Amino acid sequence: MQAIAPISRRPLHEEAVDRLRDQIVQGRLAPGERLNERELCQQLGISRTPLREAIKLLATEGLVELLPNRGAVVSAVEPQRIAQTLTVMGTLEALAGELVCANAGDEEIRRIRALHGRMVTMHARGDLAGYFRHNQMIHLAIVEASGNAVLANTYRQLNANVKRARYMANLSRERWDAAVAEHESIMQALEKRDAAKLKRLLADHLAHKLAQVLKSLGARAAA
Amino acid sequence: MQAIAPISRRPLHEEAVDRLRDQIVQGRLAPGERLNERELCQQLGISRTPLREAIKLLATEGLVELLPNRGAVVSAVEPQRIAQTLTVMGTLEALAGELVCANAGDEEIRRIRALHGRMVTMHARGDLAGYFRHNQMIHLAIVEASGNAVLANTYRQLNANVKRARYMANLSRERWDAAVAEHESIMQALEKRDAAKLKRLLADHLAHKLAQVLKSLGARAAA
DNA sequence: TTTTTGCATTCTGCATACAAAATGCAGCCA
DNA sequence: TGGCTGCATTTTGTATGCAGAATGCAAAAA
Repeated sequence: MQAIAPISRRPLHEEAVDRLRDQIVQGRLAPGERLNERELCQQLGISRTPLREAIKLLATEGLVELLPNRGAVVSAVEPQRIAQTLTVMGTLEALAGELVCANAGDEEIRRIRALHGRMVTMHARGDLAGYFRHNQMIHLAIVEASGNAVLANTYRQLNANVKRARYMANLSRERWDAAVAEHESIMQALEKRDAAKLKRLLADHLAHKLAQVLKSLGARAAA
Repeated sequence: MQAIAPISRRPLHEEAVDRLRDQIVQGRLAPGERLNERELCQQLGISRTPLREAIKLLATEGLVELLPNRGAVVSAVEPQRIAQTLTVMGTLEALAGELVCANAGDEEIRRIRALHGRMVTMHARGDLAGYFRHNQMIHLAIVEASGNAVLANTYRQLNANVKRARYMANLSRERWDAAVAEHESIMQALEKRDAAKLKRLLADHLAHKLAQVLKSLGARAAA
């Protein structure tokens, strides 16, 4: 018997989470804006029950804040929080780097190299949006190649918050060039499976990203 | 005018999350067990709406698994997942250790020392439950003293999953003694604010914990 | 004119009702 | 006897209804 793809319908609350998250990350739902249930229900074409479930999930991701008896608002992008998040992500990526060197197959590393190549093309073209997209994919690919699913999940969750800041922060040409150069070093360490070097490079890369975002958001913050 | 404490009622779904989480962590809701909505509604004395919101949140914590159209089951305690989680927690605690040395006030460190003292007492008494409780408090206090709220949150979330395994895994006398000794070293490095040493000690401590839990659960796992 | 107070409206929080999917069992057929 | 099929029951997924809290406005009081 031939295996055929099973029919699958996603639960509405999942769909709603994804849609709302995109809206928030892209800034179409701005920080501080209230989430009016009636309105969103109409826009998404669903009822309040799955919508409310979705909002609760976004609250755990930190994208919205729940005000008792007053609904939910899109959470503010606080530079300090972004800084703290990037600090954690830096540590996680450094760990991922070590694990990748130890566990990842050559095939996976080749896939990452291919992504890197495309990202470099975007950079050469001056395609910022395409660059961001591939940059994201590379970092996600690294944490996924670590073979540690918990690590990958945790990273993804933290990432949603930071993405918003990336949308808001503007990238200087110098920083952009430097970031691409850093990525090239990262790729080389990855292909040599030089765990110690890779770990350091990834931690530094995230630290630079942190500095850039904070500078662009015009604020200093600890941790 | 004198400020008085505001009247506050917790939302039902929050209460439900806490209650269910406790039940799962303590094993009263066993891995693999189905969460029957009708039943749980009766037990908690609430309706399905807040209960379902709670279940969705527990799913993001990884304590339950959602089966489309078939409800939710308490997720299995897979040694590999525990291993992966402890690996991440080890890295996070190491980071926390560094930050604590840099940022924490003397008062906070004294508080942790006090907790440590009580934990040693529990150990001397052979009070395993009390030991676990204080052990938990110490580790949480360290990540909280880091001043990085995102780090603390992430750590807490991962912790819920591991707590279950700790309940199931039994601790040998030797490992128990060793763990207390490690804690003493940790305290000393903390009080000296020796970041590098503290970082290493915490990472090692979690690695040992990992080895112990895995051994006790009778399994090997990577990452 | 400014502040306060009461009321109408709107919104959220929770409960319940309805629809669709899954489960279990009995009967039927091989 | 063994397995499949169809129906009744149970359970989940979604929508809707109801009560209470918050908000805004207007009228009254200072």
